[in-house]
Amino acid sequence: MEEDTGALPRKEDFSRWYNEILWRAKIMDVRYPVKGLYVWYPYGFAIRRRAYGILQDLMDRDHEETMFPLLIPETEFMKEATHIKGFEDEVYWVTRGGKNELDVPLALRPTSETAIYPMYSLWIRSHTDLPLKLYQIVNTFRYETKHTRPLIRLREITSFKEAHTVHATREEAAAQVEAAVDLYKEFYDSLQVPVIISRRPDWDKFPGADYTIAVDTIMPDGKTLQIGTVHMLGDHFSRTYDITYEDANGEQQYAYQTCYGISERSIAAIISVHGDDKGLVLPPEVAPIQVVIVPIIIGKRRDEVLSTATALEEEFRGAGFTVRLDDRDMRPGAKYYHWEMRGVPLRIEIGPRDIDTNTIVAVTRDGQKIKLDRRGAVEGVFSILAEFRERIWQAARQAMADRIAVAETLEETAEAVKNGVVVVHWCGSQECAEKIEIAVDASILGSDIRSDQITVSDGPCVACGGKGTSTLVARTY
RNA sequence: GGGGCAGUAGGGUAGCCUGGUCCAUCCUAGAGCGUUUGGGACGCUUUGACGGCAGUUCGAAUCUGCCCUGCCCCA
Repeated sequence: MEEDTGALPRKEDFSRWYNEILWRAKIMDVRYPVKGLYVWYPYGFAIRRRAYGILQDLMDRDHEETMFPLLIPETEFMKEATHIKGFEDEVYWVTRGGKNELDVPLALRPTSETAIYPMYSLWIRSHTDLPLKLYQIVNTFRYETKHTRPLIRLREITSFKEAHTVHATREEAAAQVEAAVDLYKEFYDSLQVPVIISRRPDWDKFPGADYTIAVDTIMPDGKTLQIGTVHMLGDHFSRTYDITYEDANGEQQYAYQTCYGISERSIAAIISVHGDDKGLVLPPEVAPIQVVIVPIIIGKRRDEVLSTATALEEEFRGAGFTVRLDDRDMRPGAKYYHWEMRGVPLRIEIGPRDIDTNTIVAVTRDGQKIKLDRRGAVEGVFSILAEFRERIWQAARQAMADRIAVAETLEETAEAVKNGVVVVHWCGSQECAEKIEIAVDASILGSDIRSDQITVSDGPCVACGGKGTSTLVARTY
């Protein structure tokens, strides 16, 4: 079947919809013959590039970009006990070089703490070296045993943006955690992806961290997708890797650290949050093509239409839009479906009728049809796209609001969690968490909720009736 | 982690149990030519596959074993 013909599965049938849209919108080819590894089509990669460009611009405000090696010697990898425990079951090992067994096996990084921190130990001497804030965008490998899923659960994460910061004091590190949370919020705001931020329960925090703050969004099937995490590492790693600095009084001190990451799950979120039954819907900021011009070619006026369309294309390009003139030999309707599948925010139609009346027809991806005067059309498109952007933001926020419920009892929670995220009061004990998770067949996501779509409060724990506070319960990816 | 189902051309399928009659078939697929173009055009010509490795056999898409990959359900 050609990639963009025929109907997509309905979005309510989310699993099938997601699998099909990936290749029909030319995002990922899942046919690579290794489990859990997928190939970016150029179009999908162009979306990735734009989204990560936004992320890098945010990071570059006060981080520097770096690049560390993929291979980590076992001797370094095995130093931090808690960290090892969290990752050792899913590490790929390189044990041979050519025909020789390696003396020291090399891990393919599942994350880069143990690659970066030995170097930090060498780099950091003085309090004037701090704070140090670096990030890199790299691939990482995890031998996932659960069901793999493109962009969501991968054995090779191709686009892991990980930041690693070092600070003189615990307070500064804690402040950096907050700054990173704000930064991630800003990133997802700019993708029009609404998020819920919360602190993960202790048993679910990053291996080796004091605490973890996570950014989640809600998928169309009501399950949550973790699309960013920020970890307070305290001085665990600095004590293991001997990251010390000489303070102003000439004394050696252990440093405090944070790390935080975002992966291509951010792209899965864009696709899933905005997409509809016709295909992708891309925010203008990440759309590889923002404006597509479809000329309506009628036999004898062919040259006239094409030259007008070409002139229009130049005007849009001159105004800074990424624009494509689709002059392929196809029926116009077929082109409409093609570009709708790919999520192009705005389509311009220009034909003999428009030339005669000196107008053009603009249609937004969410179906608003606007007739514009040919003169000044390009300027008009700025506000059309701004309004489009606002509409998909509001639609996404509404979809999230519809997936959030408040419950007072386990029975209510069990029912409501089928639809999405449930806010309940929980006392914070692991015993009660287990009771809740078993009773409602879902997970405790986190507490200390930050979301302008959720009101938090204190109240009796749904499991034991003791003093509790608002906590998120959800089915998760 | 446990269980089940499946893999045939770019996509969708038949054939498999009962090995040969198979030059499979369909398409919104590709290539080419022509006519077309305001919401998925049409005609003609043509291209292309049995997931991999081994085994059984005169002969394997079909039977056997192992592997790889995908999907669904349960933990």
